[in-house]
Amino acid sequence: MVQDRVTSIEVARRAGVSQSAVSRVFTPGASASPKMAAKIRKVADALGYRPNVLARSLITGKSRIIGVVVAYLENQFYPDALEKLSMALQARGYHVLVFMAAQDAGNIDQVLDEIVDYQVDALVMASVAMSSTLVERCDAAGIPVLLFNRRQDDARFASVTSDNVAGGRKLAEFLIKGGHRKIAHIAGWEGASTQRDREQGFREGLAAGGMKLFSRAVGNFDFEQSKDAARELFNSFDPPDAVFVANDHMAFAVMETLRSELGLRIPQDVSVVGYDDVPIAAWPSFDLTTVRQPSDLMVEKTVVSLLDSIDNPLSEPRQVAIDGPLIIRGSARKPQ
Amino acid sequence: MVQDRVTSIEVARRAGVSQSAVSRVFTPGASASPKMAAKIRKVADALGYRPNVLARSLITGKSRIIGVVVAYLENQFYPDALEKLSMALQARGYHVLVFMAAQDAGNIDQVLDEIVDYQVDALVMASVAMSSTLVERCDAAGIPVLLFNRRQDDARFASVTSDNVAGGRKLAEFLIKGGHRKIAHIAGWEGASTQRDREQGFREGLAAGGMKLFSRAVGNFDFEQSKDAARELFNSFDPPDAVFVANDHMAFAVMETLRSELGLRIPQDVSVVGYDDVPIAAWPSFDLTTVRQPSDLMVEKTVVSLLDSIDNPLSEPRQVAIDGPLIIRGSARKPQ
DNA sequence: GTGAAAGCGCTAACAC
DNA sequence: GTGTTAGCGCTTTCAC
Repeated sequence: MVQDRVTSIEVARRAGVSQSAVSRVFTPGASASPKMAAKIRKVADALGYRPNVLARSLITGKSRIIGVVVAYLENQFYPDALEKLSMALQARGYHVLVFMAAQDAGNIDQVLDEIVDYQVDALVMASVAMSSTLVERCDAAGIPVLLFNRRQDDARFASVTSDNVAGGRKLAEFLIKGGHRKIAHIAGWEGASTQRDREQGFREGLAAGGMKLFSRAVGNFDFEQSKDAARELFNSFDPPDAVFVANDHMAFAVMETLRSELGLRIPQDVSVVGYDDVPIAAWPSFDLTTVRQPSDLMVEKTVVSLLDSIDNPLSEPRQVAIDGPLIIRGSARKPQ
Repeated sequence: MVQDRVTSIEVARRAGVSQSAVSRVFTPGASASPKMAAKIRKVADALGYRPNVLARSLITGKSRIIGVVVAYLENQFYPDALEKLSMALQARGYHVLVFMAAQDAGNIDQVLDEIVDYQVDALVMASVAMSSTLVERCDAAGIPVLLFNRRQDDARFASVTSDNVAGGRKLAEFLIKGGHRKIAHIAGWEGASTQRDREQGFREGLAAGGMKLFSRAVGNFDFEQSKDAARELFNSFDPPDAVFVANDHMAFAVMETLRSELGLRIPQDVSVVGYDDVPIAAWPSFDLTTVRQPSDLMVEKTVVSLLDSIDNPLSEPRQVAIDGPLIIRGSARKPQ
């Protein structure tokens, strides 16, 4: 049966009190006497009354909705982060409105329109880069923006990432100590700060050990393209003896291709390392040496930063980079 | 800089027209003269005006928000479905508000409160069972509910699933034809219709071939528990020669355990089949024979059913079950 | 086709 | 502490 939602006026009428009394009972921080509260709650429960968040938002100017723009849900890192973020916000009375951005990001402007329409209190951009147009618009609309797993040089943006430069360096050091001489890299999408930082750190690490990149291909964070990249690099008279793949998701594609198509053994013939430490990396079939992105911590920092920028609109955006440990497993030859 | 959002009143003032004129220009289906529309649009764009969806919702009673309750994001089937559902709804002017249900489902009642608060136009329950209390409450609140990948005997619920009974039967027939004599099952959570239907179909298929289940354990749709289930079943003097695992996600856990812990070869020593056909099932390391849940079709049916129940509140809820094909790969011995 | 006015359900001053 | 009142920004009659 379809029936109109019960309003505070109806509750007030039945309880013999004013409408504002009802409002106060359901407004956190407002005060009503215990007996008044009890009486109203009783009637409200009987009627199944719940305050209309939308009407409340109209007045307070706060929707308690956080917009989250995501794209690469295929990469397990993101659903995992989304789940954690959603639960953490839920615990604080916020909810997540999902905006899927097509991977090509062509529709991002339209998506932003929709976001503004919904009066979200803040915006999390996960796996998406920000154009300067978007900057202006969010700024103009007064919506705090936080980049998750991406970073922008523009100081107007808060961001939470792992320390990708340090992570890249750790991987290079580890591969060098493992005695590798021909170290390659399969890159993600080069427009992403995540990619640039990891590669920069990796190259720095190689340089510190007196080495440089042996070869390089691009996989664009995409599974199929990463397979192609693997073919390109390893169908060669002089293939690499180690490869750093820009994230675990791509690394799985590379490992599958190396083993099943090219007949290479990991790590006997070639070492593979990734980045993220998604759950699959620990599966025995992959046993992937990688750098962990501490998603629990990243989400926690995200939530704190988000709520701070909502409560305190003048606070400075902070760029947080969290150190992630090297997780040594069996996919890369270890130092003796 | 933080500034107030531009309102229709401000646009009207600057354009020298009434506020209702502005409203009409931005309300789909309302009529305004082309020149009036042009003038207003120009001013609105210059000011960055966008109508406030929340205020609109207050009047129309429609929020254009669909609540989605989801739990097992670890199983790739769900993020994939969520992505598709979100995109399909976005294309129709709706958006997804995510409610994470803790896996134990103890907090589902509180979650429902929050859902009602947000005046969602409809509710999709993915991977979550409905108690009869919840039934009443959604019904009373006039919120259409659709179960995704779950089914309830209660006719008040629309649902979209694959034909799990037929799928289970196909797997049984395939294993029998493959010459297996000792066929086991590792079950998911037994409270789920998905589990019950798959197992029922599977048992029917066995019976039709004159066989019955050789052994059985429970993995509750959980990765770790599924490993335990595999150990339980295969650490035996007389282990099964084939096992149907209730979904792909669990099947990967089982395959990993069988190969790396118990030293069994797949399919030479034991055949493994799953259910869902998530992308990982096609990876060479698993090459899993499974039944495909056609998520594109399931999402499409979901969207159609959802929008129908919103536009037409008196329409009868429908229970849709979509046939899914058997995807034959290499993880199970094939018929000669 | 356009403007004036009412009101969606609620919160937040403001008096008492 | 409680009731009264004035809006939040918008859509939708209703006259013209």
